Amino acid sequence: MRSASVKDVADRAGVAVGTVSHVLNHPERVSPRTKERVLRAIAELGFVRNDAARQLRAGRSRTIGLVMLDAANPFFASLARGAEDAAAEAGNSVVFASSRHDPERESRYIDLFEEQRVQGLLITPVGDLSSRVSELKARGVAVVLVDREGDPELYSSVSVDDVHGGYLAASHLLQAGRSRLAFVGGGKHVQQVADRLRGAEKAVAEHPGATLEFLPTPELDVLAGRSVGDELLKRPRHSLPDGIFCANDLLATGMMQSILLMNSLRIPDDVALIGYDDIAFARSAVVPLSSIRQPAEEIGRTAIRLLAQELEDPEAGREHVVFKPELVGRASTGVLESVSRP
Amino acid sequence: MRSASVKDVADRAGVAVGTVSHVLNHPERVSPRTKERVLRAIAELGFVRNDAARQLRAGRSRTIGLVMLDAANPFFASLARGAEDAAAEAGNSVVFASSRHDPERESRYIDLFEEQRVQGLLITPVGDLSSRVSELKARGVAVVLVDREGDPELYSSVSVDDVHGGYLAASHLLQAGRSRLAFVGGGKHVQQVADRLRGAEKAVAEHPGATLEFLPTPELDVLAGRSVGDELLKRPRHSLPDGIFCANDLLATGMMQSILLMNSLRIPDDVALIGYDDIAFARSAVVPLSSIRQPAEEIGRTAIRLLAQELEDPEAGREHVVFKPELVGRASTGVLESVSRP
DNA sequence: ACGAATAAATGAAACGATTCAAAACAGCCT
DNA sequence: AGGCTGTTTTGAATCGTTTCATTTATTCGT
Repeated sequence: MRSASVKDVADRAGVAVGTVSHVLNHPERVSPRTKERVLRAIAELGFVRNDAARQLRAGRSRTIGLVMLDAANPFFASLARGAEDAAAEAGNSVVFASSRHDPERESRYIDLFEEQRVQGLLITPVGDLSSRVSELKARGVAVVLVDREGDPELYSSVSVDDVHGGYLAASHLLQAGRSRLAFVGGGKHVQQVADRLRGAEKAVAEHPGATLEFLPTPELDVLAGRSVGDELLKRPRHSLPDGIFCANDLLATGMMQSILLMNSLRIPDDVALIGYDDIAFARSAVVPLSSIRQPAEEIGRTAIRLLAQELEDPEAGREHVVFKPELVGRASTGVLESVSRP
Repeated sequence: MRSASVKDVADRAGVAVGTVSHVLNHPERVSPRTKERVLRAIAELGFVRNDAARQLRAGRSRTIGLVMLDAANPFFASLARGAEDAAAEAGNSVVFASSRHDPERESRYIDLFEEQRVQGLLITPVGDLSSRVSELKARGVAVVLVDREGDPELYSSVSVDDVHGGYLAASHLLQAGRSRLAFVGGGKHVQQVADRLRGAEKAVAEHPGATLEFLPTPELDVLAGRSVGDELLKRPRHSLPDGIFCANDLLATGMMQSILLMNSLRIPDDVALIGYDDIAFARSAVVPLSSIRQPAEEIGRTAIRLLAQELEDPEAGREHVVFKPELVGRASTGVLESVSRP
């Protein structure tokens, strides 16, 4: 049981194959009468275009490949959604792949996408830009880097300004009248954590009298936040920070659990707390958590736009968009709920 | 700049196109000398097979379509991962799509997949089985239903036994010595909630003297859990339940927040709490939350297996796999941490 | 009613990989 | 050398769609 082809449709409708194709692709060039006949034949036979044949003829597909680090991460899920929506508006579709931080997996997907002759590739490379990516690029496939930067002459990129995010968070605490700040975060070697800390330092430097201490954590998860919190709360009251900025919302959640369980400090009265990422849980925490939101969907949309630009004019210069994250103020810093765009 | 084709490779290596193809697909049939020459030509030209042409010739693709309800939902993310792994083992790849509960979007993806001549489709239909799915099926495309059941003669399916999950949760509470149980859940019209409640009722019926009350909620999220909790805690102590089963982990999280904030009851000493879904947050809640886990990856793998079966022998009967969820005991029911498989 | 101009329909060629029957080749034995 | 077997290699045919140069049909003005 072979599925129907244009030939079958043409025979059934009593026209030539070219005519069937015209009905599908240039309906204005064919008379209403024949068009109607062809459409009926299509319906009767349940004809569905064979995309492989179209692509072969066209020389390229109507799809765009997206290789993300981890599809289970809500940030990438939103990013993918944005990319998908933007592509759909231009009649293209996005196929997703998740490298799960595994270079080999990444390489497999790149191969797959190249065989599929995707129009272009959006990718957050695992570690350094692998040679597979540069090969691809060298062969003329358009590549846009997502949430990473690379050789600015070669690759367009879309990323987020983590320094600014850190600055926003710390400034927010300072403006809420806090002056003894603490930054809770994993090792400084993680680029994003280091950037956020740097931004916070900048904000503090602008406020004479304000201080910032750095509380390192081994991991970036809830449990790590809780242990830092437990340690912190052993201190005498006067040496406690009155504003805590956690490098992500998971840490902040653990910190909040710790503080609330101890039951001696109130949030935000005694200590204000802000996280980073604005995960879904932040909003419904016991005390709704202030956070820094990355415009994930917007990043996805923009990546598609840059790709489209590059496809249109491969000779033009590369573009580099750096998004500013935004502050989401909630009860944990004494705000009802507000989003302030930069 | 057109990318190299088999013809180009053949010219370069001084052989016929058929030989190049053989090197790629039946290397044992070609002499080591020519093989070596062809491989060098491939490398020099950076030749990459054109998947569209292969598919066209082969009549079908090496991909399987997966339409899920919501890619951002961790359950589906895991399911997708399982499906992907299983497919990769057979040399196939899975392309994902998220209908986001939107029938129109679902329909668009089904069209796309059909045009791409996917080998088969795994789908969790939005609402009732749409006519697009039956059309597809009628045209001979293999379809496996995921997390849903349909006409058992037509569709193979993989689902989870929610009744059993409810039974497990309630039994666990009962075995922990609780007798005044409460079930917290959204409207009974949601199939899954209704099933879980049914399972809980069954468990309670088996324990003489035990009671179960039903506390309805408008939604299934953290805030709903918190308000039910706040209401509940207004009661006099002796009429409080000593074991609470929430229809999902979000509700349970809200309930836990409420109880801990009130600061008069201890978990699990005064009241034991169990959720459903085992989301990542359950493990790192203030008091680690017991829950019922659905074997999402396993479901994905199985769906691929059933699809492969159907592709191999389309005439054979359909298979229906119903997974048993498993209990994950944690501190909120007085367990250190254990997973018991059914 | 005739030719010109426009509109509609035609069908062969092309896209690139795979397959398969046929041809070329190599090795071996008599 | 000739015949035989088995291994390599060849290249035309094929998949289904789109395009484009042609052919055929239609409309209009005079």
